[in-house]
Amino acid sequence: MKKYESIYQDLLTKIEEHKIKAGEKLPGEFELRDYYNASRDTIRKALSLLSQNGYIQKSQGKGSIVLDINRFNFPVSGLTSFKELATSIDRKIETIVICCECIEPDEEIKHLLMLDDNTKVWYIERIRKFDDEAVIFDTDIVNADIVPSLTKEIVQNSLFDYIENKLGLKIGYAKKEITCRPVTSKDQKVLDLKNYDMLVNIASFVFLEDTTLFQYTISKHRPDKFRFSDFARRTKNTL
Amino acid sequence: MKKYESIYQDLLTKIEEHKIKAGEKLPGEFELRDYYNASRDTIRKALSLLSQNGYIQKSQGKGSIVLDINRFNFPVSGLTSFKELATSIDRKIETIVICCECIEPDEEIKHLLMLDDNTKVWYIERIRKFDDEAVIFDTDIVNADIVPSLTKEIVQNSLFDYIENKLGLKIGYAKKEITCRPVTSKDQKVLDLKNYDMLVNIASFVFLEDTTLFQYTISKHRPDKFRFSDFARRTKNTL
DNA sequence: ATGTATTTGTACGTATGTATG
DNA sequence: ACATACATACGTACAAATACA
Repeated sequence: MKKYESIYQDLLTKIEEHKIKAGEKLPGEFELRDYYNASRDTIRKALSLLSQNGYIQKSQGKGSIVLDINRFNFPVSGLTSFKELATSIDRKIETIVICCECIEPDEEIKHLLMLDDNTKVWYIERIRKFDDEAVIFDTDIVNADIVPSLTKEIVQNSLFDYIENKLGLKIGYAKKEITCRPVTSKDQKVLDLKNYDMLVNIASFVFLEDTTLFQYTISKHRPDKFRFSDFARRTKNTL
Repeated sequence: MKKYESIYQDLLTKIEEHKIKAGEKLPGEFELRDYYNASRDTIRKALSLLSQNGYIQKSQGKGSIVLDINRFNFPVSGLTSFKELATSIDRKIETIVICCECIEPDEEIKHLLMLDDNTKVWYIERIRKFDDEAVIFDTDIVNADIVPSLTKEIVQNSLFDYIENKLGLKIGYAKKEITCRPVTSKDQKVLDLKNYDMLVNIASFVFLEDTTLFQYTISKHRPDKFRFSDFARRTKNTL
């Protein structure tokens, strides 16, 4: 592990175990440098990570203050897959794969994923059940040139895990858009909708580190089960 | 302006004016160092900002590639006020202040803002109109010990602007949560709701740089007018 | 109100590690 | 094996904001 990462981890553990309490000041950068036998630069990288992830607030001339993490439960933000998210919740969770097939894309998909004429795509539909209620409907379109083979078992488990750890591809970034949409007849068929007539619609384009677009996902959530938490700094300059 | 900021700005301008096109590589860090007469560290800070804000993708051993900004319209994410957001949209926009008064907080608010017994709060209700339709309903609760005086004119304009530029307070960060809620009779009274029976509910706690909580805001959006865009990196380590 | 010490921020330099092609 | 490019780590000096005597 990188040195600044291990220092980050160590400080994070101390914060999470309340060895350093919320509201208290961290030791200064020079003090930490001596404590960890590191350079100030390395310390600053560790503090920068803590700041970015909402664990501390730095301010010039004063020092770094530990923030209260538990005041609200924390970021589901960022680029996490359903599998990663699921482990952090203490509910009964189940994934049902409706379909997973390699097809010829229609014009709309071809345009969205910027595909040429002989590229196929994986078309994946999955239902997420929380406590035996079908509340999330995910549709993934994956470029089959980049992910050549998929099985029900793989998408049943975790698509991201397979892409990163089995195929060795590096996922770089994603652009997401959250909106609301009226339910369709398809939604009605696969989800337990109660009387809701709208769904929260999360559309994402996922890119590899080399900037190739390889996946488009639509995740539809029943409104009462949707929650998005975010931590935002006023100035993003946590350099 | 800081040197790394001016380099960031210069590169950003070149990207936005397509002097460097999407998909192209930026010059290497050493080349940029010579070009800008800076140190490599300074260049890396500038590139780091570009990366954080979704303008480039760095990758070790390869270089930095310019991303396509215009492919989808860009982050409304982060900590921006309505006023700041409004200027970036080309619609007719109007703010109507329903009320702005200094009151004794009830128990719930006292608890949310962690107030002691003799602290008052500003209670502000505002309606946002897009193209003459009332589609957003904002309620702000502001600690009156921190913001002692407010007027209709101030909140009509921009609350954040007043707090930062007139009072000289430094806003540090915010925690937000987006959920969906059924409409209330109050919502029905102040908004043009058509037939919608749900609203998108954005609750935020806003903190100063010294970590004091000073504002709680609920922003309710009519579902068809709600849109949240996000840019997320797989690994946030843009150090 | 002033100066001094403290703390974080910026800038520069150098060396070495790691991934890519 | 080699060159290239970014990543990590060490160091120094000074600037800017803050706290306090």
